[in-house]
Amino acid sequence: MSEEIREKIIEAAEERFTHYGYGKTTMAELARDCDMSSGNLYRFFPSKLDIAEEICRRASIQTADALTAILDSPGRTGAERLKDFLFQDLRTTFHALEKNPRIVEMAQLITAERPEFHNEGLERERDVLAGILTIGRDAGEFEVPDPEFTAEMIQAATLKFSYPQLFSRLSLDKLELELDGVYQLIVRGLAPAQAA
Amino acid sequence: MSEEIREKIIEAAEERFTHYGYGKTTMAELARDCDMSSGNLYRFFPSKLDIAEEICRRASIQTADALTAILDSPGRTGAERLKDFLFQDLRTTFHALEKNPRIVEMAQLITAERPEFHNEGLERERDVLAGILTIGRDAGEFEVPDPEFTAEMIQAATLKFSYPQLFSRLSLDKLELELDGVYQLIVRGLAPAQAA
DNA sequence: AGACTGAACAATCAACAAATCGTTCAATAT
DNA sequence: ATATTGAACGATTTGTTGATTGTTCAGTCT
Repeated sequence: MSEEIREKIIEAAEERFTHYGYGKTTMAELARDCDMSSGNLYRFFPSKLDIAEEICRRASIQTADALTAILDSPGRTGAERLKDFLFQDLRTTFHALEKNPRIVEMAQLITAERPEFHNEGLERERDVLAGILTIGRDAGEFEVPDPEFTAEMIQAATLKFSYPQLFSRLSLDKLELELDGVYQLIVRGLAPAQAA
Repeated sequence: MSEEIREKIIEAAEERFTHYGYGKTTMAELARDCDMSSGNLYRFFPSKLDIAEEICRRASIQTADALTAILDSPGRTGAERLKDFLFQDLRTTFHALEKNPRIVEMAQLITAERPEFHNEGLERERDVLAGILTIGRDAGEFEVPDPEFTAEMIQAATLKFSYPQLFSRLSLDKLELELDGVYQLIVRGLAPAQAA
């Protein structure tokens, strides 16, 4: 089936991209891995970059899925969930980029050539974030008229921690210290204003 | 006097760097502009990059000085000053980078080669920011135990707007809209907690 | 002595050639 | 018909050479 072949291509590409890097792997190699000709690859993906984009998309979806668990965890306040979200996101991407520098190469390439892709990933996470805000609002903990908008602002304010190694050269420890400060600033701003 | 010659070199370099770019100007050209030999330049600056760094440092100081005026403007609340600070900073750097793309080249080079330089500039602005927070605290408007620390957190939260064209591809309008949202998030968090 | 030069050196850049690679598509196989 | 191939093509990369440039320093000038 066509879908299985796509899967096989993705697997081969993921192996080579993370091991040797995007630039060093050729379409001919991927084709050989999948026992086909290089030209045939183009029946499954429009270009080499689209293969990389699909790999990154899956990683992004996986990250967002893992974050979704925060919505369902029982007995946590909105503030705690927000903190979980921010720190889990930071740690996940930090370790991913630290473990394999090849991913940085791919991330930079795709955000340069496919500006929409980055927004797509942000939107996925923003939905979870808006869900957390809504939970907090329903519990009377947050005063958030427009969760989607506020989620977007929180993302803007935490840009520095979304691609840690791209926007700064700080260690994870220092980043966590800063993120905690920013988190506290934000969470205080979400609290309801006192009654007049 | 030695200081005047340094000045002359800076002027010549500023002219050529902004007009033709850092990469396209040679030390020999700068020397000719100053009626000296290329070797003699090294009695005044350790390297070509240090000349660029000094030019950028002066621009940074000028920006910070302009921001300092916000501290002295009478009849403004702390929140208004904070907003002035953030928006003035965004607009100044946005227009500077937009007017002359050569500056982007220099900024990228220096932040890559001289990581400490960026911190130096942040620190200059942070002092003004901490001053604003202190004003707000003294007026009972903000609850800020440690203005220097909170200033650092605000800088982390507004990184996206400090080098607009480097961290995103958004128009000034869209950036201002986002900055306003982030500002409101922050300023609500600075308000004193209600009495128990 | 200190200020300054300009030839010398190493590092970087520019330009060109060759090779490689992504992509297409007419031809072939199923 | 549909799936697949692999040669062909243009674009990109690599490799190489020569020129240019940043930097140093022995020597000159004041």
